Amino acid sequence: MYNHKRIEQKWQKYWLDNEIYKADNNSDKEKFYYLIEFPYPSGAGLHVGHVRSYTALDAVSRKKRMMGYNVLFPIGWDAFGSPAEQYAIKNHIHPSKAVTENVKEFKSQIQKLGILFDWSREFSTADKEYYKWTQWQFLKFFEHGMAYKAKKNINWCPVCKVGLSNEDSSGGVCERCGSKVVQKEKEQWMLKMSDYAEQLIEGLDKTEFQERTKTAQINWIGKSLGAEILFDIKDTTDKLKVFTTRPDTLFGVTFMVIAPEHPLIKKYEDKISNIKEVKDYQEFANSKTEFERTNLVKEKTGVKLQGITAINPINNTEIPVYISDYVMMSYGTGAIMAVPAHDERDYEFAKKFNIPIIEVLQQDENKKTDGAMTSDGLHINSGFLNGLNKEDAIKKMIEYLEANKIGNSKVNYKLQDWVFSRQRFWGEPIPLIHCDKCGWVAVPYDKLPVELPTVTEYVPTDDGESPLAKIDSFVNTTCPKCGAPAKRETDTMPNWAGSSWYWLRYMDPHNDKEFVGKDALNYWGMVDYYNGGMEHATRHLLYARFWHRFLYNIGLVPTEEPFKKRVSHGMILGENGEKMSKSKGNVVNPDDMVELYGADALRCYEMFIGDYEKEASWSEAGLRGCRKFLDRVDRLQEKVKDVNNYSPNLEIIINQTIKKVSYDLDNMKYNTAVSALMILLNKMEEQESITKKDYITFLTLLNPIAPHITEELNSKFNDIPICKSSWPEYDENKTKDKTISLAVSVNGKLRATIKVEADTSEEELKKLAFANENVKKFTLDKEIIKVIVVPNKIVNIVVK
RNA sequence: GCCUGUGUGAUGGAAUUGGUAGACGUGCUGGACUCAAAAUCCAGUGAUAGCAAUAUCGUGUGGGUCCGAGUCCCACCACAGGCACCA
Repeated sequence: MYNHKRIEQKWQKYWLDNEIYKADNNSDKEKFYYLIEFPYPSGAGLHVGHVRSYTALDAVSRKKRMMGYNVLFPIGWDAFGSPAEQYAIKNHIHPSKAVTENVKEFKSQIQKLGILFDWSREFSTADKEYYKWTQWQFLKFFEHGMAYKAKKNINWCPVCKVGLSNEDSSGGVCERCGSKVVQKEKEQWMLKMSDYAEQLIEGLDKTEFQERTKTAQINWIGKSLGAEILFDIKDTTDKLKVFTTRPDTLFGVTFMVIAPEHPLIKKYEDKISNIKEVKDYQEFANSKTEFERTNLVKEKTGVKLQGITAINPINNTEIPVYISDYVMMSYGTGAIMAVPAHDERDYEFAKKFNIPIIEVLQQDENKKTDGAMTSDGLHINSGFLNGLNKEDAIKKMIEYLEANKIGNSKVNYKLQDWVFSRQRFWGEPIPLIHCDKCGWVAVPYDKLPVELPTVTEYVPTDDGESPLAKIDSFVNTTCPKCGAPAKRETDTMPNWAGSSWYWLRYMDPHNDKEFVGKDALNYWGMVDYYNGGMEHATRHLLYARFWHRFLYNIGLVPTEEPFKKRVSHGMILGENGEKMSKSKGNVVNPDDMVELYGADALRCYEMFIGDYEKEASWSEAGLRGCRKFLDRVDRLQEKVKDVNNYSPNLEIIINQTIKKVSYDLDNMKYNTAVSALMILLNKMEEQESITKKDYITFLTLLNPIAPHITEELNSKFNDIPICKSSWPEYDENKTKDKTISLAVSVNGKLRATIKVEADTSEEELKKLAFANENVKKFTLDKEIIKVIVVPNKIVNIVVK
């Protein structure tokens, strides 16, 4: 057993002293940019899940460096956020203090693992040198009309008197105090992300994300093709506009539904005879939280608008209008035409309110006895559409609508604008000032950053404003335009803001003139590999792509998309197969594992644990197995003879292993890379002796995964450390075995395996196959129909 | 409900993309070394039958294509993740 503590300390110091980790901004070499999602420095410290992804990218960046690339592999800290804020309120300290302590702990844990992040580029999103530029970029959005203020409902805990994120209010209950969350209307800053829906879909073509990531994003954006149709409102000059994906069913409309918040109600208050009932319903709908509205209540509710009647433009039929919360103001036009015969929701509503149902599509054979028929079918009761299928009927209807100016084709997206305000203090202040005369005015660029005050007492307000609103010295200022007294915006940016451009800052982290220098942007270009959790496949990744695309559109960055490849590591579960959590008592602390088995063994195990992209259960026995493997590598040094060639016995398998490990590391197949090295080790142990070159090559191949012990062993035979030498190359001609075990099957069933020389002719293989005793048993008195020969693989004899 | 994945020994997982299923690791069994244990080393380990050679079965289930299917096609079942009254 080697002493891992001594060896690991020694080499970690060597790498730091020699700045092996450093990326160079003025290099002639080809660049490669690896990125991990920067961690939130929580008090809980590093998780074995962090170790998995950090090791994976550390391994490939070590390999790429040996291959002569200028590798950028940076880290920073996503330091704003509510846990640090809670902690600060409770303990009356400034959150930056808690963050600093946690960062120190994280950093030391990471360094003990031998991960070579470029520490010269480290920063935190809460550094004012960084958030200055976050604010600067926000002002670019503001300047280009991409930021606006709007009333939005937020989740509100009436007991804690605080706005909650959807995550903190899941189940309709406040995560902290358990009381019922209600909706509260607040003015919020919004970014016009919905304008970018199409660009965010198209941009995916320029990336190499996995299919599952792409589809998650496409679903989230939710593009749908359809039409807008105008319905006259009887006895008025107004029209009611609806969006539908099935304009072909217009002849089947028997009622309409508008969202409870639809402006039409306010406008025709006087015409609506049951206005009291309507208003009660509006209030009822508004009191529901997002959770109740989407998850609990499936039974349709609603109220008919007495006195309001719409006219179907296709046949001038009078149509009743209802309000119901199954129609959302935020999607489409906030109004629908209901076709109960062919839409499940409309059907339920019609049943409940006894509304007639008109079928306009022929039923297929397997029609349901109860419910709407939503599949395709030939049109009936539909005038000029009769006999057409769905596709043709939609086309024809849209032509008709456009010709008669009662509608048009239309694309809609589910993607909404980004609510960019938080009523919190531990975030980037939004750099805007409100002046009674001039309205919202940007803080001048040369006055950035708008710094967070350094007080340590934060008093929550009663009305849901940010605690910053109580700090007069922060709030009161003068208007940059007219000089009159004015007030600062007290909302801060969401946690997603700082993480929406951090990969750009890594390219040029100390620039105090620009958010990133042009040369750095052009040199580093796109992130080549971006590793992160599947849980960020929609939100963070969409925000980041949106932000970057905006910067591109206004000419600040050279690429449309920020990330070329996205890879996601699977979660590491506890030994019992459940998610690690304190309450389940199955949390594994990486520090303990490093202490007991060493960083190399931990790294090696986490790479070997299974398919990198899939989740895997922790097994300490498996970790011990990897330590055993490294101990065997250590013991192998006793067999080394001072020879500078490969052993003849090992030459082929070494060439095969170089090829395999190179391919596997490039393709994130770490588990099979480790396995290939184990196979090679087994082979080497069988030998009487091995050569120096055999051993050094083996150590170099293992080095990206287990860097410390391999450097130590290498140093006994080689003056050049592995981190300064180059990645081994293989000779394709020497990767082919000389003898092959050939499978012989009869009617597809394996009957024998025979040893043959590589590239034996087909004729010869046939002969050898038929000569085998066991094969004879199955072929002798049978009729041979045909013989299939796949050279170097298999001979299959078909008999009758 | 829709979308995306995944189902392989006791167990984590391999399988060069249609060509010898179970590599490699863990666990287990037996043996060597030891007074004994640990560590280490050697052998075995999908199921059934057989002393054995070998045979039959076997990659969630049922069908299909093919000389040949874990891999391709159809139907279904289970689990995981994402979206969800989105018109």
